[in-house]
Amino acid sequence: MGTSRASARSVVFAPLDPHSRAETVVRRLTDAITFGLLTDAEQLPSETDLAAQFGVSRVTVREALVALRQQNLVETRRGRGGGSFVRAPTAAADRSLRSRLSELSLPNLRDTADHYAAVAGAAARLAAQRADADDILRIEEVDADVAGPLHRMERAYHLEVAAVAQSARLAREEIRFAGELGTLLWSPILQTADSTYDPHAEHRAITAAIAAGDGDLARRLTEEHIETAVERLVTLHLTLVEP
Amino acid sequence: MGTSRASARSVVFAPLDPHSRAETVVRRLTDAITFGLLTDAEQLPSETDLAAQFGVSRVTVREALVALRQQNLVETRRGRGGGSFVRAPTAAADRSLRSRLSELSLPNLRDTADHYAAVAGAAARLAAQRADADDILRIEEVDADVAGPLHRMERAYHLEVAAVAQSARLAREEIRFAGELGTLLWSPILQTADSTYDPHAEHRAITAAIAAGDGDLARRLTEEHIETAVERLVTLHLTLVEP
DNA sequence: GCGAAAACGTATGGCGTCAGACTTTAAAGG
DNA sequence: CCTTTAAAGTCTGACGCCATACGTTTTCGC
Repeated sequence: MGTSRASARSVVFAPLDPHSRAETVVRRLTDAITFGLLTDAEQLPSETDLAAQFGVSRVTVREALVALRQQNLVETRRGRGGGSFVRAPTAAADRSLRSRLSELSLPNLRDTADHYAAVAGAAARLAAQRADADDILRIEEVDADVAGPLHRMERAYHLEVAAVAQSARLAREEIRFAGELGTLLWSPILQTADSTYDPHAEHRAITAAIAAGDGDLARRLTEEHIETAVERLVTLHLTLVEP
Repeated sequence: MGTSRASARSVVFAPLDPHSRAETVVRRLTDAITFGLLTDAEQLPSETDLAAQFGVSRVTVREALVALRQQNLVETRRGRGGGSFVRAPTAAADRSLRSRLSELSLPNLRDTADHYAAVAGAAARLAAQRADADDILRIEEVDADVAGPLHRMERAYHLEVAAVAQSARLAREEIRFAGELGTLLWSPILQTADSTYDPHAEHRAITAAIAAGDGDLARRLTEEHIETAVERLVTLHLTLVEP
């Protein structure tokens, strides 16, 4: 029993998140830009709006924008009609993703992924129990969206499922994971590595299970879906750390 | 697609964690004490050690300890051999259980329970995949422990499973739930209502599934275990609100 | 043109958090 | 009994983050 007490203790006294709020905002925006969610030349919300949405002060938002300007990810113009505009050099984005990935420890990556799979799987299971016809249509619509890049659809799909599950807590968790890991997990730099990657087929299977009310199947498929994505990430991580 | 874009954006620009570092430390320690992980009269690490382990300054730890003293959760002595000692007010806590329960809304209770079942179930499944013989022995030991009150054993059992799953994040979630709901969920006031309540039998079944490496079964049993506990809570809630 | 409006830019005072040095208390050990 | 020692308690200067102003730049609408 001594060991279990020790490990339980190490959980209680584990270090707090060491990132400052400004750093977190930088990461969120960098994620959104490199993810392609904010596209080239697009205008960000005003500093005041960003501050309100992030729940931080304008000073902190400005500090984050300074960092983004230094990394050439945004350009800022003054005056009426001014603001910060995305300048997405895809090469730099790719570089930033790779550096973030190599900074993550492998155990940490797997732990986060386990947690993510637990939440996404539970959301899929609940969605199967609670979805009505309209919900199914909305989910299919998101998956069928071919307007944007593939990885954007990936994240939107999982968010939609979480919304259908009607669990405020699980939805909140999904949102947290999307910020923490989603950018890496569904990143385009992974998709070249494996030609068998077919998210639409996997999503259709999950959606079908949800529509059929088969919660256990929907969960299993979702977990496998995430697991294979994690394996791709781990492979890339290994090639980065030990080339 | 408008909807999916909107929800994706809301993820990027979602509010940051609003808690101060001191508040987070207070929550961690409160959870650990109400969980029973830090038992009555037990000594916490020194302020310096706590600061190092949490990765915060001593000032912040001290601020957290002030809050804990005000809530009568710890008592602090000065000088050599001094420090902060747990003061678990078990009697007072039990008296307030019913009022806490009737203040909880039913949807909120079910939502929290869904989340809890997702986490505990995932932990059981991972434990089945990762446990070795020693781990099984440790889990059995916890369940066999008849020294303390039943609800402490319950919480210790599920935490032990999470520890065996080797997931720091899931274990931390378990502790959070135990603080939030565990006191109610495994409370002795529920056990008189239903004579068929036999946690040891249910635990033995879960442990056997983990030992057999049957993750899906371990998860299903864990989910049912929690679900039945929740049903007892809901029943009691109804009798309290509409007697 | 020219004022109003909308954005970024700048400044101030206050609070939370930090590292570090120092003081006080009280037990342990010679 | 008295020194040592380990702990809580106190103080200081610096930095991050906050709200709230006020200033500056640019464009829009009249």
